[in-house]
Amino acid sequence: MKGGAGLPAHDPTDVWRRPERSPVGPKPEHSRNGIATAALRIADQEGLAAVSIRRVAASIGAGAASLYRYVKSHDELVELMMDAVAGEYQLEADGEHPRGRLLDLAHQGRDIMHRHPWLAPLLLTRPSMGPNSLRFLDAALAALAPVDLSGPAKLQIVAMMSAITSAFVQNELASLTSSGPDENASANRGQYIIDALQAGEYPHLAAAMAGHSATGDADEQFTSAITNYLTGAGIPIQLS
Amino acid sequence: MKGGAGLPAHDPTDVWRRPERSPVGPKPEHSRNGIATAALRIADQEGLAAVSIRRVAASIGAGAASLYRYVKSHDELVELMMDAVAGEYQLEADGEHPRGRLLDLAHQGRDIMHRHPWLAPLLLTRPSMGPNSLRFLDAALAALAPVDLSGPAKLQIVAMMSAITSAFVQNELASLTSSGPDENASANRGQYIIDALQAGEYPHLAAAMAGHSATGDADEQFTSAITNYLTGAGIPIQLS
DNA sequence: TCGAATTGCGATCACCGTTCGCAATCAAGA
DNA sequence: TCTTGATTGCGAACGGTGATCGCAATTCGA
Repeated sequence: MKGGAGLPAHDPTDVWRRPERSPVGPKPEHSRNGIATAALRIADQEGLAAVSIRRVAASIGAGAASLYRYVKSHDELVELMMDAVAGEYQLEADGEHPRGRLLDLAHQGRDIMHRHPWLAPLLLTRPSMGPNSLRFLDAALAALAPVDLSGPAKLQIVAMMSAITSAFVQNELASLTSSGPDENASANRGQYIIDALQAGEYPHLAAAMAGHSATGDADEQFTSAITNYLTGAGIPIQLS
Repeated sequence: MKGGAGLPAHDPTDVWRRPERSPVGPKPEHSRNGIATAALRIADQEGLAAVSIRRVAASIGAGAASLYRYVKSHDELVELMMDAVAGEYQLEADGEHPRGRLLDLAHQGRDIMHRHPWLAPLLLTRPSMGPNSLRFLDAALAALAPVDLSGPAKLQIVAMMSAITSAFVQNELASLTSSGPDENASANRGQYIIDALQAGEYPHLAAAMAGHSATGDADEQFTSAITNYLTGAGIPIQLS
């Protein structure tokens, strides 16, 4: 009935519910995992923008259209990538109290985003719902088990913690890049602000940027940002 | 020496430092502001993806290439849009205490992001540094003036508050869309998760989602999320 | 062995951001 | 007043993108 539409007949629209290979037909020359890995390498080295269908296909020696046998769309490829890196979490639960456990997960998240600089923006933008991501979510909720809060409230807390982590890392990465070797762009970029500050507009901004940044360790800053939030959210140091 | 490269001779690479019109030559038929407004309308109605150079140009009755006389790139157009909506803040400072003032700004931000659903992802992803955005930043710092913290620490707090706001709104918008009239997509989207939950993986996730969402008002939830963070960050109710 | 389903993929479509070159326009200087 | 030179508007084009189509080749179950 249908022409060569792209995907096999078993396509329940959801990547994770779709079997990778059907019992009939020639055996695929590639795999979802291999494709995700190739895409990941490209993203790590050249940024997310370099991850195009054609580029990924070429990097595994396949034709562009062939990728659509494994992946329904470019977005789905990105989903695969996100879940792949979510697999880097170490989720073994030691006997720590909730706050320490969550803090550990947050730090792991920060490390992962440092390894894969393209991740932070994505996490802030779209939810990742693959098996590895769900495993992470479950682990975070497990850490919150002894805390007396409603289920939705706990979900909210985990979501916020992840968001804060992503936002923090994004700031880190942005400032790292702007102090890089690309003098021109970043210099010009801030020129307007400098002018405006000297012109006397934004007095409070000027004052805030004048204060020396005696904050020291970025690690410490991150820890206190997360701790701040958890404290406000009512996560105690010892389990209540 | 140069062909028709695009922009006029006065192009200090920064939109905000570049004069809109030069004293010589024919008077422009459009304006930066008009273009931003047109782009904004398109984004509000059809989403950010619909804001292409060609589309915006057509909507104001101009040729595609003409837009580059006003804007150096698509990214710059987006910058214009972001700063335009940043102008919707009401920044008059009444005599409130820091916490109340910040909370008001956060609520205004949330309202703005509701009016312009494309905004939240952008704010989380790239900083906006136009005059209106800087005015907002300055107002937030003004609210923090009576608080005894270093300048950078205050900047950090404002950045985090904005990030939390954007993340919260993003969650709101995502759940609104998924419970919309588009039954198929959202149903299929969650199907995998439902299956996995019933299969017994992710027990804590299952438990958390089973608890009824007695949280009530989203407004209230938002207030407490922000308040939580501010409390943890050491912003008192009354000025210290 | 045969049929049905699947794979790989070249060609193609409809876009996208961006650049080029040129005619038309306008303000200032001669 | 006329000329000059920078600036505007823009059709055409370039290289790239995601996605679809149709077909030959492959493979497994019946």
